[in-house]
Amino acid sequence: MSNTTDLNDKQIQILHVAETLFADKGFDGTSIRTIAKEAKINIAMVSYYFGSKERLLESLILYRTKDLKESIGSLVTDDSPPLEKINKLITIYIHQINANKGIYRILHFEIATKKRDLNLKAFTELRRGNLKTLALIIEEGQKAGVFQKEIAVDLLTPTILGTFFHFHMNKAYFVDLLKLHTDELYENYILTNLTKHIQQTIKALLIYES
Amino acid sequence: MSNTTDLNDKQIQILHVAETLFADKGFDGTSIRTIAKEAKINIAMVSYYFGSKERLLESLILYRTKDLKESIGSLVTDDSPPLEKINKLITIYIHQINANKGIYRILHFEIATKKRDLNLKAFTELRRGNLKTLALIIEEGQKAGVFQKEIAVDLLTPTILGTFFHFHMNKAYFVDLLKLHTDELYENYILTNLTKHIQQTIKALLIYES
DNA sequence: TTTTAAATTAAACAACCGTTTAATTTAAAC
DNA sequence: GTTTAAATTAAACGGTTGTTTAATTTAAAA
Repeated sequence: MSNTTDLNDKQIQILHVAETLFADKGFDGTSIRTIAKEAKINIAMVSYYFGSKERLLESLILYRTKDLKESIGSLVTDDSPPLEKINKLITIYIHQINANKGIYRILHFEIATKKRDLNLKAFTELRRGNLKTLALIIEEGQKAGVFQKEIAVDLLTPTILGTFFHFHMNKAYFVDLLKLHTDELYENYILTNLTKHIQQTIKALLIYES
Repeated sequence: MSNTTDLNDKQIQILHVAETLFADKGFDGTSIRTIAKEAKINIAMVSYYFGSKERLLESLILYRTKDLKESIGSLVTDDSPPLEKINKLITIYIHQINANKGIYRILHFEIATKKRDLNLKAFTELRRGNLKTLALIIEEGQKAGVFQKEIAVDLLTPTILGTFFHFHMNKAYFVDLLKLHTDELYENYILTNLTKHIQQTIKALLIYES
């Protein structure tokens, strides 16, 4: 019946199964019975441990977003030049989302749907924090004369994350288009080509005189 | 029972209601009974006209994507300079998606989900066609010496559409962040600021020497 | 070892799901 | 006006949904 952080092994096992299923079939497309079967537990255990299906989702989001806090913020104390910081930030973003594909796919849909209004305060705060870090780096680069003066900081994240998400959400299409027919090829493309493309895009945007 | 294009007024009315509901609550989150109630018809009419709920979705996608074909292709015969063509292409993209928010939201999710494998051949062909048009424009710009030599054409669309979709899918977050508290302000921001940002991003990427 | 609490189970609950039925109404064709 | 087809309806179908129950097993505390 835990509602915060005290999750036992069995609860975590359920969360992992639920994560995969929610990511693949959506929340409404996944039944408690399917989760139970996959996790090899009795269907009553979900209600017993989490209270309800929707509370299970909330627990999952909380469980997964807790780990995401750090990483980006650490760039503030980093002492590399601004552009390098930006490249690091992009790399961190991609690695982070790539390593947490499931929950990000779930969040991506849950944020867009009007059906449930989940408490995503923690996630929103994470985003706000990351945005502040980004703004600081941009400002630093501008003061150093490396970056352009007029930059829409609020729209950099949509370009960074949007490019990646669009690629990620349309996996089947790009796998076919770019002939990435194994998981390894696909993963590799993301960590090299796609990452470089996003870094180059942001770099061009930041230092190009228009 | 129509399966191609012969839709009567009542069928179209049903499709419009279904589009809004599917976009808001997802396909699995919307019941035939809800559609029927909203459209003020008997629940049996959906099966009567479309055969099944899934076929209703297919009809909706077909009905909506039919109109999308033209627009982009017309740029091939356009005689403005390459960069202007790119800007036009971006404007067309944004207007098109913005005017068809519902179906794009549905497609965005349906493409990502593993639950149903709908026949999205028509949509894939549309994308392939648009990509070819884009490649032609880039090539033209390169030959004219306006664009850089090394450009990952396949990744331009993820940046253009990804930026817009990310903004669009996270509406609540950006409405709050950018204080766009009326629909008019929001729409206006998309058609001016966001459009300009995407155009500037692509421009920088295309002509910036790295 | 006995007591007490936690974990697990099968079964049942009512509500809802997509779909089909058979009867009735409406409109078109003759 | 009669015939015929299309549209519409209420009701029922079997199946699935999330959740709760009460009984049983397992494990921890005494």
